[in-house]
Amino acid sequence: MPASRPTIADVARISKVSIATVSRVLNGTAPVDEETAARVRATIETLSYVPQAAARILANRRTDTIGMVLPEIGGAFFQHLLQGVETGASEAGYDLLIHTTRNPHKLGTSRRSPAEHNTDGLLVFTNSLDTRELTRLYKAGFPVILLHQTPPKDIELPIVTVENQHGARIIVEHLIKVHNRRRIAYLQGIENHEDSEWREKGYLEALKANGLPFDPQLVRRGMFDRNIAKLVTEEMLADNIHFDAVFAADDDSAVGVLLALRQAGCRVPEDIAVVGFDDQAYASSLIPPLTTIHAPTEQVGLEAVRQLVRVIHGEEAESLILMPVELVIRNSCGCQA
Amino acid sequence: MPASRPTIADVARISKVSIATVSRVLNGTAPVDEETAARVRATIETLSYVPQAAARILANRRTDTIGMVLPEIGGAFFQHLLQGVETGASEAGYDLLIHTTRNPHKLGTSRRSPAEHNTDGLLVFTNSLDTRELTRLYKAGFPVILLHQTPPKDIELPIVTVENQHGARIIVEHLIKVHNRRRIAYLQGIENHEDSEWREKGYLEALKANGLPFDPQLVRRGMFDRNIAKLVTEEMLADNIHFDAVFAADDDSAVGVLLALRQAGCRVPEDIAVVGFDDQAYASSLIPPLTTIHAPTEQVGLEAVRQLVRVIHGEEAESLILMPVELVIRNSCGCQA
DNA sequence: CTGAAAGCGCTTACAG
DNA sequence: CTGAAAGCGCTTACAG
Repeated sequence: MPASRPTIADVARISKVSIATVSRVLNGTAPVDEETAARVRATIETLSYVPQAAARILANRRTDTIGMVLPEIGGAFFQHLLQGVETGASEAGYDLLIHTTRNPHKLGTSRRSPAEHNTDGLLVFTNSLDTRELTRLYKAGFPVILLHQTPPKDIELPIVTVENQHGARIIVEHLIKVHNRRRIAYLQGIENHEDSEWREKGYLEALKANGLPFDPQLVRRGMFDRNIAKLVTEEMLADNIHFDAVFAADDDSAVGVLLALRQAGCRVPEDIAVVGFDDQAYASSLIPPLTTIHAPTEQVGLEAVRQLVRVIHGEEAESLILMPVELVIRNSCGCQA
Repeated sequence: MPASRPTIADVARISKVSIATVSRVLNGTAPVDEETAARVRATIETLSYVPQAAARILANRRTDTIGMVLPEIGGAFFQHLLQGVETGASEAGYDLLIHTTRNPHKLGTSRRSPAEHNTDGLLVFTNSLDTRELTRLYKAGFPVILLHQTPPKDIELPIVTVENQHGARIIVEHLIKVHNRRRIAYLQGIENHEDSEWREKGYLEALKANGLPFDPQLVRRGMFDRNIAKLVTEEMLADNIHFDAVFAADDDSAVGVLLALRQAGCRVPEDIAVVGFDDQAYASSLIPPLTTIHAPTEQVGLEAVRQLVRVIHGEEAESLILMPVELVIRNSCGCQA
């Protein structure tokens, strides 16, 4: 802030009123004589006066901003999530402060906690805050909503996520029941990532429910990454492992699978069916168009903000919100368009 | 903030020192007896005390946060931009406050300007702030860097963007010189979007430099959108307009072109070559892999923050930074991989 | 309808 | 090395 920025005192002096009056016309918190109000407004305009947020916050004891803590910003996933969060925050009249934890502030430079820093509440995405910090926030009674992460033991923080397990189960069952696939590989996501783990549970559940044996050789780590998924698929092919379908933990890794299979001359879906999870924008443009599970990521962000706002207002929040997913059938599973 | 949040006074009282001393151990701004310092640290730990940012800001007259003003958050483009901005902000020890202007705060709820709200400086993306607001900031001497937008007349704000015109020119020239294309269509982006306009200039420049006539029938509006681009391409086909190449204003619209051409049974690149701009992550996975211009969007974000930090520190910033682009040759232009 | 004053929670000369 | 006090720029009872 340049030193010269005008303050409420400047406005008051020039308008020949007290700062209390200026504050009142600014906020409409009390009736002000229309004539003086007009005078005050005029000098606000002249000075281009903008109230300083920090002072307001200090006096009000509210920041009117919501914090979002993420491990990183990259990836289409976060784009959708942020979109929803932004919409929700705007709706409720909050600003959005974004904190990345994988990108730690230069040591010594930041004396700030990633947490209460100037926010009224926090949206915490999986893998961005450690249990210690979460515990501290919980004990302090600070409003927090968890995204795609179940709370650590004894910490009762509300969570919003998607139906990972259910989605995985129905898409794998589609492969089994409709397309009669029996050797279905699962490409896991990042290690310790809850989404990946729930999806794996759904996969196992589908196998079991349909009397298919579980073959550990068919489970590999695709890391939610197109290139790694491609490599891993090439490996499976090279190892001569027999499989007739692949359930990739997300669409990005499904793309890698598609690429590897095409390069190896396998036909999709005739030889090997491929399905993903997320329903990214490009899923319908792939060759063949990708059958996948639509995850309402933007809605997750939106709903999370709404829950957070409830908590901030001292209302009760849902302890668990599972956003519904949907099977999106295209061609990579073997169905006709 | 819950009412019970501990303050520096609590820490001081319990540690039996003055608040000045607490502040000193917090910030290391003055030597403190090791024993008392340890005592203070212990009670900070016990209370889970976190200094309140607003008070600090007010006393320091610095917010240590950078604001980013965007029209919206959606799209892969913003994802990369934000990624760079986040990295840059972290590097420099700043927090990131994000403001979307297309999503206006509920009327009456927000009394805040999208501008100086608690930031030390602003990154303003094209089409997010009107000239009036920009002028006000400029006159107030508030640190602002423009992204992908030339400043309004008489407003000398630094700008960072990419070599739009140059990139467009070289990719169109590649089509002309290497692949001997003569009827090259241009799919514009959004109306009044500077990127689209500069790219159009580069396109025209390439035609002219190579003695190709300009045919207005070959210029259509693809809106940076896959679906709209698809429709527009179908229209051109239906209108029986002859063209042997398409330069789409971005990769998203190039995907739409690819889709429309495939559906119509045109071979790419044999019958019609297609190229894009941006080099999104998926560009290499398209069929055929897309020849495009690599735009260093993440670097734009990073560089913009660096410039902004210079301005905040009272140093001189570059008035114009054009980040270099690169022609990425894949197969959709007609080259062999 | 309006003003004087206390208070929000920090930092930082100024003394000692 | 440490503390009392002023000040950062607002809001809001409290009086009038």
